[in-house]
Amino acid sequence: MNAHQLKGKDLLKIGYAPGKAVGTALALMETAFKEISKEEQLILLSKVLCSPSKYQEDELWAPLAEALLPPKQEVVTPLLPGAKDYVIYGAEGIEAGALKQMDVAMRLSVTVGGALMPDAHQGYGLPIGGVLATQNAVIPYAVGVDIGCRMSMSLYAIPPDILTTQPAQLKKLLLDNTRFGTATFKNPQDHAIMERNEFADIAVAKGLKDRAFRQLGSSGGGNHFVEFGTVELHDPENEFSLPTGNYLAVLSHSGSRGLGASIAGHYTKVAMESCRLPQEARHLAWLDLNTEAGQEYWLAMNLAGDYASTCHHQIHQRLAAALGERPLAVVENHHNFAWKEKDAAGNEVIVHRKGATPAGQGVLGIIPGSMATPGFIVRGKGEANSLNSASHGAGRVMSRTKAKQTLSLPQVQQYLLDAGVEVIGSGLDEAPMAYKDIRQVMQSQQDLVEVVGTFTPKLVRMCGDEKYMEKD
DNA sequence: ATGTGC
Repeated sequence: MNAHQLKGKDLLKIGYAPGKAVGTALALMETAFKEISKEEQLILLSKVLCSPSKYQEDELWAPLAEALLPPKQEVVTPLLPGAKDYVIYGAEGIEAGALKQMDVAMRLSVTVGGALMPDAHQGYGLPIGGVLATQNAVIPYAVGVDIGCRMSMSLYAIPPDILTTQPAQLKKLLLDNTRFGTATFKNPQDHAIMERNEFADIAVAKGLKDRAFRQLGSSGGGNHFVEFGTVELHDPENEFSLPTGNYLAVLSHSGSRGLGASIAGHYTKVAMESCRLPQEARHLAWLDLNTEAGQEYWLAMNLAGDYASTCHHQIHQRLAAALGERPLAVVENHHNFAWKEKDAAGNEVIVHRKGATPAGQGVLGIIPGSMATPGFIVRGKGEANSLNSASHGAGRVMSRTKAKQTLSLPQVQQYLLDAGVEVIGSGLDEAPMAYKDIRQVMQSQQDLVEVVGTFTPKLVRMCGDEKYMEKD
């Protein structure tokens, strides 16, 4: 327009390289800095040229900064042409989508082994019920969104007929001492977990600490539950040194609440930015354990796991106090986690279990059925083909959506009545009919675990609509 | 799974 108009040539003089940045800079000056002098414009532009990374987050300057910075590495790490071998337990009951996802996971360059449990179904990245061993890499989505999600069971010396003689009292205990959905305890019980260094040392965890404290001891939603039932101990050689017979039991299933979910979300994003994979594998992006991000995730994952465990301990402590008893025995296990373990050759591998129960030789775990079917205290057999794992439940036979569409409330209520189970909260999507037959699932994993005791649920609490419940 | 949403 006039002699004072900034030209591309002026930019080349101050060191701009011919290319996209020049055009971006000129357009920016034209739209946002029209009124200042050419000299002033050049001063601004040379500042951005000197340190573009400083302007990456700036709303106005970001496009220019991006154009000046070296192009992001978009190198895609290819998948192996064929999937490594893995054993599928209960293959006849596993949906195609889960198998397909497992096949993709078995083609990652970092994968050294895997197995699919009989309750497997499609998830994000690795299927639920998938076990994956990698070399020096951790995959946030192979751990799962609910990091450290776990089972915990307490056995009591109380005669289990209390379930039929005092159902109202037990129901009150559950309502008073557990919190579901968005409800939390008005005065959360403080715990040493909140003093962990990770909350101070890891930037992401720091921002999650306050909410984590508010949610301490709560159960969340989805398939999480706290329930009373009966355990029949079958094995006279049980690890609890208890006589065989029937015991009152409390069983809880929940995870790391918003803490783990946010950690999972954050590090998955970090992984997907640094580890580009073909479209069908993108959610399996990993973090190298030798990198800062990898080590940070490992620490954050362990924090979330310990937090999940603390929540269970508080749930069980509250109920124990309300019952006025101390438990005779406690069994507990994570099923969404990654561990450093040794493979058959003695090499250290990272074993991801996403909805799979650790089942090393002699390791105790809990595999529940559904709200109205039996669950099992199991002892691992240490089967190498399953990577020392077993299922974490019965697995769905119906998606949540399908369950809500096809099941009716009276139908589910009748089923529960017949089973002698009372349920507080929950929705049709958690109905027993939405789950596989747990007996069949247990049959498929006879090589993986042996049954120590059988749990029969009686009074179940799950997430309903208890936003109104805030009392302590 | 999730302050159930960029």
